[in-house]
Amino acid sequence: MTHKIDESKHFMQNRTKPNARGGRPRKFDEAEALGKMQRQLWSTGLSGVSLDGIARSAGLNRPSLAAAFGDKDAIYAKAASEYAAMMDARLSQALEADDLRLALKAAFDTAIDIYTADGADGCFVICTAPAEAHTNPVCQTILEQSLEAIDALFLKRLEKERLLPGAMPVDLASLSSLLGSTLNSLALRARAGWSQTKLKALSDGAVDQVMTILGGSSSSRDPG
Amino acid sequence: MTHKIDESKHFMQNRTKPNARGGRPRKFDEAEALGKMQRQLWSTGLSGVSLDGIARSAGLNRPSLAAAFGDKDAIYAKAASEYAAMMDARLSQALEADDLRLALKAAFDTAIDIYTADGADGCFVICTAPAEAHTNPVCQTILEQSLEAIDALFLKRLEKERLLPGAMPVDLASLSSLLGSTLNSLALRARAGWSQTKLKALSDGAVDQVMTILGGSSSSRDPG
DNA sequence: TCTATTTTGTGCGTCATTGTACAAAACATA
DNA sequence: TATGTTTTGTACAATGACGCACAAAATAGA
Repeated sequence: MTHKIDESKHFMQNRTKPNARGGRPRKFDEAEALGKMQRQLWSTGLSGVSLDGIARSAGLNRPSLAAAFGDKDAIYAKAASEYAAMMDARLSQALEADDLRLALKAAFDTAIDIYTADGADGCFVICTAPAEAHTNPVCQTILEQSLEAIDALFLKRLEKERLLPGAMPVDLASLSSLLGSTLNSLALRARAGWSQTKLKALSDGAVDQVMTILGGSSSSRDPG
Repeated sequence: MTHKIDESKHFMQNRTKPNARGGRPRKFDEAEALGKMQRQLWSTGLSGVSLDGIARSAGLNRPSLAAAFGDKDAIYAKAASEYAAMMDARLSQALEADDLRLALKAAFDTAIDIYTADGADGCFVICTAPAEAHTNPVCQTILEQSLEAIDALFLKRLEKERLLPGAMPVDLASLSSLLGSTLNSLALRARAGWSQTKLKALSDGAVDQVMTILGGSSSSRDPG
């Protein structure tokens, strides 16, 4: 819930009124089509594919796509919004574990699974929005909000620890940013082709370091 | 020196032979033109600008640009290569300081200065290459090499500490990745519009955490 | 069956982008 | 001055991307 992007913008509105009263039925499922377009945009970026290409990837022709979803910006905004909500839900769930170390590892494992599924596209937002953030307000907005949301997600989880007995007076905001930065970087490294193994090694290392700072089990000692 | 991209590719070659024997002199300085094109690509990304736009930004017309630098991929490759070499030099120099904390802070401050100069474009590579990494081999290559190079830069510096008396047996590779990830994330956050102040707060926190792990001065305690 | 409504798919016109050809211009050398 | 060489800038052609118009198709309701 923390990073829903504003859907009140002009570019978000649907032009069609499905199931009003009568009319020819659609030959496509809206959610399924959006999913396919999301995958396409995820892989190529916003400027890397034309409306023709997006329409082909979704299995419908351009006029139908325009009528149902609007122009390219609107499609990207919908796809990005859906992605952000999905990530928020998955990460929040993973972070619910009682044991902090397990919670953090679960969150990173979840992210890595998403970043490396179906090829290795990394994070939809982190890997496609920055390039056009200065020329496209949609990209700018989704990037800002996602970066903030990730840090906030970790901070919220870390603050549960502050209530526990024996907690150290550590700068949790700084630690949250460190964890958020690690997640951001995992997205980039996945896009660059890193294996799941390497990505998990990196995130495990980061979790170990953070646990060390939080005053504890020193599994961050040099293995070799 | 660690992340020079391969210039032997076909798309890297110049088509012209300046100053061979005679011929009309150029009206532009090659390095200066490349710098202007680099700024343009940095801001808009590769697909975010046309060859016309690049030519205008460099102050020369499209045929001259094509003759001197090749197509858009070749121009991007040159700009990215030059950027990577510049970053490598600046960061290496900053990391030369004897005191580790000061060296790390200097490196991050240098990066932040670059990331926030002339607008707030973040890192040329981190912010423009990922989007097209899967559709453009040039972007794929420069992204891979830059990510590796940044980690390597930090690792090289950290390993100097291992030689000092009283050094802890910490996993330096993991710490290097943590520092590299922080730098990657700073690039993204700068692109998203974060102020120098916020960026420096984040990097200072990361440095403090790392110094804490390396066994020492605990300035990472919660200020509030 | 008839009407209203909505989607579908083809097709057209326009504009942007790219590559390249060509003549003129500006230089070095003999 | 004459020749060869290289860059410049205009121009043209081919392709791609985009928006929209339009008729046909497919439904609900009267």
